[in-house]
Formats: sequence, C-alpha cells, structure tokens
Amino acid sequence: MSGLRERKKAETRRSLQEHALRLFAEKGYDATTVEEIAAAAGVSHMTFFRYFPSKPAVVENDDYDPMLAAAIRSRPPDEAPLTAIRHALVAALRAMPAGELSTVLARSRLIVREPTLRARQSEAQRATRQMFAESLAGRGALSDFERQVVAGAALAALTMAIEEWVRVDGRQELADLVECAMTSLTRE
Amino acid sequence: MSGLRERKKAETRRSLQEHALRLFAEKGYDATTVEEIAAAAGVSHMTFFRYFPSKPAVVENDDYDPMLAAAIRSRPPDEAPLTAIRHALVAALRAMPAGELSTVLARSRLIVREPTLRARQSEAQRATRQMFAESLAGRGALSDFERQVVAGAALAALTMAIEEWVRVDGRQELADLVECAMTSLTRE
DNA sequence: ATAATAATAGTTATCAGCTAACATTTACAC
DNA sequence: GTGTAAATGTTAGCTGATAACTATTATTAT
Repeated sequence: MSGLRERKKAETRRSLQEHALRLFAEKGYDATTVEEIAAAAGVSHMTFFRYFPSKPAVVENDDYDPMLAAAIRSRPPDEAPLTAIRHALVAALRAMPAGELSTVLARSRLIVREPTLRARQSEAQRATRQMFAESLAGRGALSDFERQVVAGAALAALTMAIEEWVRVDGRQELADLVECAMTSLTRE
Repeated sequence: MSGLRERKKAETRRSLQEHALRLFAEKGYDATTVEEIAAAAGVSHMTFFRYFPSKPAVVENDDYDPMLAAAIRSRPPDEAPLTAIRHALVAALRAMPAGELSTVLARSRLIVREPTLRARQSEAQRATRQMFAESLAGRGALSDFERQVVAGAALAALTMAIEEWVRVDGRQELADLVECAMTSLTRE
C-alpha cells in the first residue's frame, strides 16, 4: 500500500486539489476550467475525472462526518437532541488545531462564495444530516422524521455559522458562532 | 398588454413548462434534453433558454415567498420567532385549495427525487431564508445573524416536511407534517 | 533481471447545457 | 401598407462529463 504507484496516485490527487484550489481562489471557480487544472497538475482532463467525479468534488471533504456523529453519540443520553449536537459541535471545534481551522476557512470561503459549490454542498449535507439523525437514536423519544428535522435544523444553524465566519473572515471563533447559532434555536 | 404578442409569449412559456414537467415525469429529468422539450413545444432550444435561464429553472416557482413573508409579519409580535413561522406556514397551507396542493406535490416530487433539482432548490431557498429572516424583524430581540439562523432552521424543517410529504405520496396533510416538524424544534 | 500482468493515464470522440452573433420572421404603430 | 422593434431560428462554439480504446508504467512471479 506504499508502493510507488500508491504514492504517485496520492501525489497526483494532492497536486490536482492544490492547483484547483489555488486557481479557484486566483481567478474564480467558473472561470477556471478542468482543462486548466489538469494542465497545471501536468495531467490530462480525463485523469482529473478519474480522481474526482466532478469539478466541484475537488473542493469537498466530508472527513468530519464520522467524527461529529461519534461526538454526538457520546453525549450524555439525557441531553436534549439540539443541546447534544451543540455541545458535540462546539467541543469538536474547540479541539481543532488552528492550522486545520484555517484550511477549513479557506475551503469554506470558496464554497460560500461560489453558488455552484454552495449548491453541491447542500447536496453533500444530506449525508451529514443522515448521520446526525442516526446519531440521535434513543435520545428524547423522537420519530425518524423528527430526528431528520432536528438534524436538518442543526445543520442549517451550522451552515449559517460558517457563512458568518466567512463573512467576518475568521475574526470570530467558529466555535463561538456555532454556540450562538445553536443556542438561538433552543432559546424559544 | 394583452396583444397577440403577449398572449403568444405566455402560451409558449406555459407550453414549455407543461411539456417539460410531463417529460421529466415520464422519462426522468436527466434523460430529458432541452432539445426534446423545445421540440415538444414546437420551438427551438434557444427559445427555451430565452424563457427559462436554465433547464432546472423550468421546474421552480418562488411565487409563495412574498405571501409567506407577509403571513409571518402579521403574526402577533409577542409570539416567539419559530412559533410565528410555524403558525404562518400552517395557516397558509391550510388555506391552500386542494388543486393547488396537488400541483405543489407534483413539483415537489420532481425536486425531491432529482439531485440536480434539489441542489438548485437549496440555492433558491437562500432568497426564501432572507425573506423569512427579514420578516422576523422586531421579534424577540434577535441579531441579524440569529434571525438568519432561525429562518434557516425553519426552512430546513419545512424542507424535511415536504420530503416526508413526497415520501408518503401526499397521503398525509402537508400542514400536519409542517406542524409536527416545527413543533419538534421548539419542544426542547 | 526480465517477462507477464494489471493498474494507470492519454487520446479521441461524443453528448448535453448553455451562450453569442447573426439572419429572419412576425406583430405592432403609424 | 410600411417601417420598426420584438421574437425566433440558425449556426457555431465552449465547458463539463462520459465512453471506447490505446499506450504507458509499476508490480510480481519467475
């Protein structure tokens, strides 16, 4: 698994992603063609599509979903659903090193500002919502439907927090914004 | 404004939309090309794009936004934000004639089932969210940010209700589903 | 070390959505 | 009726995405 082939693949993937993000930031998402990204990484456009199923996919990373789901599940079972999600999110964000957060900020900036990427993001969030909903199992005697609703609402709050985070260009802590957002949901 | 030209335009638009929805339902969204829709309506594909800015746009209708915003604004000012939105939505839905609801169901079916349309929908919802947020002005001493959060969460709940509505193929009242969804948010 | 093999990448062609430039038809106002 | 302006069609092109096929390159078994 660490042969030359594997390393080359990883390197190509990384290079494609890196050049893509750089070009998107430099000249805009729509103004950057897959052809250009591939050329910058020294491969053909077909290779791009072998590594990423679509142009927007090169920006996305769903790596946090399982971690967050686990964090929700490990909250005390008597906590209300939205409260459990809030604590899980805030704790996860506070535990995140600054370097990683700035990467997340860069990606988020792109996604929030490019309509095409936003649209994709909301589609990717369906999986996240599903995970959130499942990780609420057994909490507060909710039906499947109600769990989806709560998970969806929490994700909407998280999304709003991230958009605000991008708007203030990271000058407020994302964890604080998420805490504020989630609290304004439960405080009714 | 009711010259032959205007009438023809309205008729062309209606025809394009009608054939589009029919073809989408018959053979799927992706499998239906703009060319086919245009041909079915007896025009060229360029004419299609003169009437609708994009293929997905032919399915969308944002006609309800102003009505809903007004309904929210006219709720008693001491009602909590989520509660006000809930009552506004439920009242608007209960006042809707059955025929219109079945049209909404048909459109929703398409949108919920076609990933491409879902993605677009979520983008269109940004405008709806903005309207919801603005129509919450003065209610509950919320900041701009918090209003966006609450509006976003409410819309997420509405979306979940509509998805469930489609899932049960309209056999439950949408108003009831919305009421259930919104209530599960405030009940924490 | 080398040949067989399997993975990986490139080439080419094609399709669909979408836009632009230009020509042509058609309703309207006079 | 005729000129004008709107509406439509024609054609061509760009970009994202997929498929079929070929060529290259790393692995592996000898």
